[in-house]
Amino acid sequence: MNESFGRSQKLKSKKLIDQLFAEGKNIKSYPLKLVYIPIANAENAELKTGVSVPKKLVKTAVQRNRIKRMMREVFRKNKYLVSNDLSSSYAFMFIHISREEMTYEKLDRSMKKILESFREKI
RNA sequence: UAAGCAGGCCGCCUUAUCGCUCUGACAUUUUUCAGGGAGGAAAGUCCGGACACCACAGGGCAGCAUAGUGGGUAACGCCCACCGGUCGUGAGAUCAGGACAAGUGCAACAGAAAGAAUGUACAGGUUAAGCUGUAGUGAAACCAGGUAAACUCUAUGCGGUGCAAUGCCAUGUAAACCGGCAUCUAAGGAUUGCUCGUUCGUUGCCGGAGGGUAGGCAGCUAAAAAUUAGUGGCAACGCUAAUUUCAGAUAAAUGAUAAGGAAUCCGAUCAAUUAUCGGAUGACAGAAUCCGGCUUACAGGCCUGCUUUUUAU
Repeated sequence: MNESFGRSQKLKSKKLIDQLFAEGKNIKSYPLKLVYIPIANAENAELKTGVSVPKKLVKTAVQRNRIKRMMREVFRKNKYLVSNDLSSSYAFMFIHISREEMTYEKLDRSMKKILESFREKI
């Protein structure tokens, strides 16, 4: 099982991100929220994923960095839930919607829930 | 030993598995291997530079900063030494520490009065007069009074914008740029606070080429570099030699999990030091062009020098 999370799988394009926030659909499972959108003309079926922590909720850069790292780690461990039987490309953005830093277990549970419900929708 | 003063340092460690980023090698698609990968403040963005672009024809005014003397430095509002004031028994701490003999302003309480004002009492004195002296209030009463983190003056320095600077490539095309021709003579633009002065000038056509867009590359990390030794200097710091190469991301790389060890605290066992067992804790905080400082935040720990009073040796 491929658990890597390299550059090609990350969400980099600013245009795509703007479009994502403008038109994307939500799935919520506290303390995480997923915004996603299908990518129109992609060659391979793949996921472009980013993580985000609002500055309003978490003040210091150290805490934001740590939360983002944990979110990436949790996604990396669980992405097999959706990536194996993917028909087209999607852009993902995970947003941390809590004021406090969560434990690894909580984030893990929340991530699994989100990915399963995403799988049911498509 | 106690209380205290000054300065410096560290900022948990090791291993395994999975993963991120940069560089190099094989390869040139994937994969694999080797090596590097946050801080003392990376922070606040408060000073000073390097570097880049814009403007350069200069003068005047305004504005801002600094303020004992000497030194250090690329430079500074930083640092060091000395002198002086204030505080402390002391080690030491602290000070915008130039000028009130240019002008203007301000001064609680007391006092007649804090500056064109002369009251009261006594003495002197006169044609006359606060004209002279003393008393009284106050820190200060004509004395070249005090006060400049009061205006001000003096001396010195200061062009502006900042790596989202700037250059190149790609995409791509309208209003902005340059040259030529015709036309117009007034508004306006530039000179990056203002002004004098200087300078450019409107519209149409043709040609060249440029502007905007965080897409990519360069700028981008080898330097006022670090370590060690010697040497000059009271010191800040300089010089010489040897060795080393030590982050370069861009929705933004250093993480996650597990095990073990060290430190501190709490509880239990023990008469007690020690020891054993169990549990908890690890701060402030994340490079974004790069340096030198300043300021602010910081769990816990270590080291060095010195002071004071008493005790012990």
